Amino acid sequence: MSVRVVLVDDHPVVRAGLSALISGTDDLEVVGEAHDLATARSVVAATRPDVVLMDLDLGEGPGGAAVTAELRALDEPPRVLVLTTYATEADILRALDAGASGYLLKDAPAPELFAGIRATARGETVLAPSVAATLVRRAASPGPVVTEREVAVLELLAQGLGNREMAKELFVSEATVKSHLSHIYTKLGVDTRAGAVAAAIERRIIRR
Amino acid sequence: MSVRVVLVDDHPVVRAGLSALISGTDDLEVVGEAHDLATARSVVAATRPDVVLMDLDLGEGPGGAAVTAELRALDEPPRVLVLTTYATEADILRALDAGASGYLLKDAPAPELFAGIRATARGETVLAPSVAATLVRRAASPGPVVTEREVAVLELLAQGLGNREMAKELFVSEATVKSHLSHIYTKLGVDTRAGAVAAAIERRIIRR
DNA sequence: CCCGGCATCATCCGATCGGCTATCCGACGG
DNA sequence: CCGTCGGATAGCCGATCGGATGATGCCGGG
Repeated sequence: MSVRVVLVDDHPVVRAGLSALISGTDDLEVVGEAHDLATARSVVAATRPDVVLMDLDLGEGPGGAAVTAELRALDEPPRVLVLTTYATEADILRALDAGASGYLLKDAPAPELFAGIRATARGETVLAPSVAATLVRRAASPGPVVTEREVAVLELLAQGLGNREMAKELFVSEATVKSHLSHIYTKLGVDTRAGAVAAAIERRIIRR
Repeated sequence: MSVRVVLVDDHPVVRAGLSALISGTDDLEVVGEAHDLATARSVVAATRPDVVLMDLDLGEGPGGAAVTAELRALDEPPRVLVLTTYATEADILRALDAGASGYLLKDAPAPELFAGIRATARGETVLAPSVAATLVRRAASPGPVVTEREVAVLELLAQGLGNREMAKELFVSEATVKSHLSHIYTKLGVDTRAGAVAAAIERRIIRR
């Protein structure tokens, strides 16, 4: 009774690698692969896997978090184990919020990956050490944490948008954007837009 | 007489994937793997491969470009084919400057990858279409490169300094700072300070 | 020898930003 | 039921920015 796994990753090389690694075990089995949302939907529906290994960066189209959310909305949803390269606070929160059961990094050694898949199949939550650290830091610090909305502002800010443009993009008024910015400055300990972008990238709140 | 290949990538998954893919051919052969500079050095010395498949982002420590440069400095250097995820202009230039014979992206289909390895072994130069396009675009335009002074401004800018403060720091007038900023905006294709910081970090003009 | 790129500086002015104060609302928890 | 928090909104005002325009001096390549 092996654990049935579906791979979702836009890189053929990575899918082949995971396939090769997993085929070397006797209790894990790859039953399907997908490179985008549409394919993932149909493959999961057809194969009903125990665990979906999900990359967050799928190139064009919806990202892994969106795919995760959609898969988790199914009747008997598969457990989703995120396996990706980056781990900004925003990435992690978005993925877990979408219903992922775990979050591992691609530089994990194979045995750890296997253990993670098995644990996920059993319903446990697995987190890479650095991801756990990020979550702990976030939980432990009584300190200021940027809110979801503020992250959105930061992402637009990094694209060089002005307040008016951000407001339009976020469907709020310019006053609201300024309010968010003020909070961001306080929380990041800066007092300019440029400084906020640098600090946000530094702390991996956003990525480039 | 098969082509002997060494893999350099910090992700076990990717190495396994490439290994699996390459073992499916009858004229290519993986003779070694490495995940960092030190390992790459000894593995290449021991196996003397025809081609090294090089990832640029090796996590901690020296990047793939540095490893490439070091390998190319050997007596009978192997040809190096870069195989990576991202392809910013800076990445490409650094890699080619370090002596890489080609630059492919990880989302390339397997047959293309195999063809690239064979071509590299023959001494040809292989470039992914998007990489070629980037180089062409650059060659076509007498490309703007940020000057030393402009980099200095960018670094201060990323610290959130205002024009007056930058001027004081650089021992120039505020007008000069503004002049530099204007040039920076033009060269980076942005029109705000925040955008300039993001673009500069993205292109690795400044480091965080 | 002249041109172009780089660095420097100046002035002007409209647009934008940043800081401040204040209000309102829904959600969550004590 | 009340306090707190995230989020949205408003107005005000001085400081700053961004763009336009123009000028000077130096240096290196054609």
